[in-house]
Amino acid sequence: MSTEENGESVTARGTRRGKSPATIYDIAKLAGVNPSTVSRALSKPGRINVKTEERIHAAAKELNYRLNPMARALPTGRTNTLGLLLADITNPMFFNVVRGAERAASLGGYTLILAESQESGEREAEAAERILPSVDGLVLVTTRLVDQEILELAERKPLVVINREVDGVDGIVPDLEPGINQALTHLAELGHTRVAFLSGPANSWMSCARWEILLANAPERGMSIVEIGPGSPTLDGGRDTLSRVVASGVTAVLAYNDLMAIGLMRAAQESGLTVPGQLSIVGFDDIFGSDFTSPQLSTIRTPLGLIGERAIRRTLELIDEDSGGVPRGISNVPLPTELVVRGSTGRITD
Amino acid sequence: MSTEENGESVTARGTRRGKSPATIYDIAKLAGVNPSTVSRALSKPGRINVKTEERIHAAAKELNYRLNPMARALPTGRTNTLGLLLADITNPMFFNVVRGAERAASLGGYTLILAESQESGEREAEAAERILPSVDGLVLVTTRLVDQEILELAERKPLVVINREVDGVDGIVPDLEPGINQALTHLAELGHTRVAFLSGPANSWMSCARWEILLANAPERGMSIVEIGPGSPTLDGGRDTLSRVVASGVTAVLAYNDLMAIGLMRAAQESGLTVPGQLSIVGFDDIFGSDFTSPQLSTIRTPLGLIGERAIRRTLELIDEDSGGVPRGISNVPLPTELVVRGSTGRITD
DNA sequence: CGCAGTTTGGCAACCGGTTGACAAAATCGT
DNA sequence: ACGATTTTGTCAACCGGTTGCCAAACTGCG
Repeated sequence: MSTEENGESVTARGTRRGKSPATIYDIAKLAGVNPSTVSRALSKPGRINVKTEERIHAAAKELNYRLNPMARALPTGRTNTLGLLLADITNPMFFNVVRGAERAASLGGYTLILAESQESGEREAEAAERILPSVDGLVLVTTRLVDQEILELAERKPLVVINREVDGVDGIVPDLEPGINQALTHLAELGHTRVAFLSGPANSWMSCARWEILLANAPERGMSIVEIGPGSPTLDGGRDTLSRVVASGVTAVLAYNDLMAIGLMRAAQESGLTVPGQLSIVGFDDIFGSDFTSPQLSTIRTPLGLIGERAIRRTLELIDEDSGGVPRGISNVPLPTELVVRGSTGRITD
Repeated sequence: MSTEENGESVTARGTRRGKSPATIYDIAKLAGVNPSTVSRALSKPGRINVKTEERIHAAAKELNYRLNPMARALPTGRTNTLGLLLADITNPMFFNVVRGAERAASLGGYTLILAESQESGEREAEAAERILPSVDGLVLVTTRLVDQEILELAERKPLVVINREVDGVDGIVPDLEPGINQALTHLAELGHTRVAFLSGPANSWMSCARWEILLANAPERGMSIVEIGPGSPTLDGGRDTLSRVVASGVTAVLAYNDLMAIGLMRAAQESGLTVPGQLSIVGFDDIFGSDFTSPQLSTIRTPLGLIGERAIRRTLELIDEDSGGVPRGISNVPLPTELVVRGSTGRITD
């Protein structure tokens, strides 16, 4: 009619791909209304006459219309995207966190952006900086950032941290007590009186937290407890503690995580020690593969999937509050850890 | 000067967050130039007078300017984001793929969006539809979609599939021959003449491919081979094949993947069979945890990290070509599989 | 039938960049 | 010194939605 029919315009993008996707303007033309009416029909149900709304929906379907998220994000400032920042994608601890997060996000109509810091605080800050502009909120999983950096991020966008507690920032942390107490009781019942804790990285908030609870609860069961570490939270990290474990004279070990537990178990078996005959081992987290070993690993399960889910839900709440929603109290269903008894714990038989 | 100083405008978003981020307009005002000049200075190095460019960069730094990706995406149509669509995040096979992909993407200045289809073709199509508008390209990892759907997606955006071959679509697939031949030779040298293949899901392209290569190469080594399956690619799927494996009279088994191999190994051991004394088992992929078992699993390693990396790089190439770049030949470094001999294979000792 | 009150839909500005066209300024050749 | 050429920066339109404001149309009611 006016300038051009826009049939097969050779303009700009879509160089060799099929026609560029339909816009609300196309719909408007087809339905004979104003673009703004289309926008309202599509995003404000009820604002528009039912009859017109139907017509618009029909046109939209006919043109196979998809809303352009960028175009919406620009004026509204909301991207419907959440960022998940992990220390190390290949650490199995994260698998379930990611899955839980993905579920919660997609349930809420949000998309997940993933970034990895490769265990480096610097790279993490960089990654956060990079994705921050395109997300509505951010979840940090076992972050390597210092409190100050975390606070600064939290000031810019809704932010939730997993496995860490920072004053003034929402943190999702499992309830460590139940699992640890069950483990302690379990070991006590098996007759162990001297146990060790294999601690993780020196700067790990989680490792400290676990150690402190052990420290607070072991004595009342008549058990002595020693810390061995800090160590790298890996198979080798666990393996390397063997000599110190043997030297310490303990009969049972709780490890910072399953990887260390498995590493220690392997080293022990290779050196002729039987598990659990001569040494009982308890892991932490119940990661994928912790039941592959012989004996299968007894471990304190962390509800990682739930944690991921909760973190996202909390982030969504924060976003909501930010845009004027009621600051409804955080859903405080507990996230208890729990002992999973398998084969790596038992009485001393030797 | 003119209308308002825009100092602390209470407008719109940023309800309780600090000042909204600086824009090129702020920079322009500060540097005393036109916004478009700022845009050029920032994205077209050299187009602008060095002196001015410096001034602009200084202003940008002072205001702590971050480019708004949405705003850029709108006119250019490029989001600098890539989508990765997985069947199941918790399948350890994907860990390394994701990591490789993340690396390649962030190296190329791209961000990764993650989506999961939960092993359902329908959910996968839905997820693809959802993220397609916000990505420049898409990578499908062991997709559950049918060829037709894949082609349709490929027509809309640059697309690469992993572990599948579809006519007219770029696929990244490891070179299965080397690993399989090494495994066959290894088993032959150990004296095995009757082997079985535990196949995966009936509709798995990868399972078929593996089976066909086995079929083509076993006879010439004087080995007979039978297929047992199809089965679910899980621990239980492997476990369930035990009776058929025993009944078949084979002395060695190659499984579709490590999970099935481990499941079978466990079932065998529980029923009193020794591995590898009475039954040799070879897995596929070398996933995380495949060395946790006793004996550790011999397996054909797939270079998953490389595959993820390659898939992203290829996607980036496609994007490049689409926007007029030279269709430079796909980098064809092979992705060979390789046998990793551990403890689950040996001579029949019984 | 007339008037207040409510729907309904259009207009236009805006989000924050990008880019083609063009004019002013600087550079060059002779 | 002057016209031709190149460099540099401005103008304005555009990407595809959203939304405040307003007027037209419709409703209800006395």
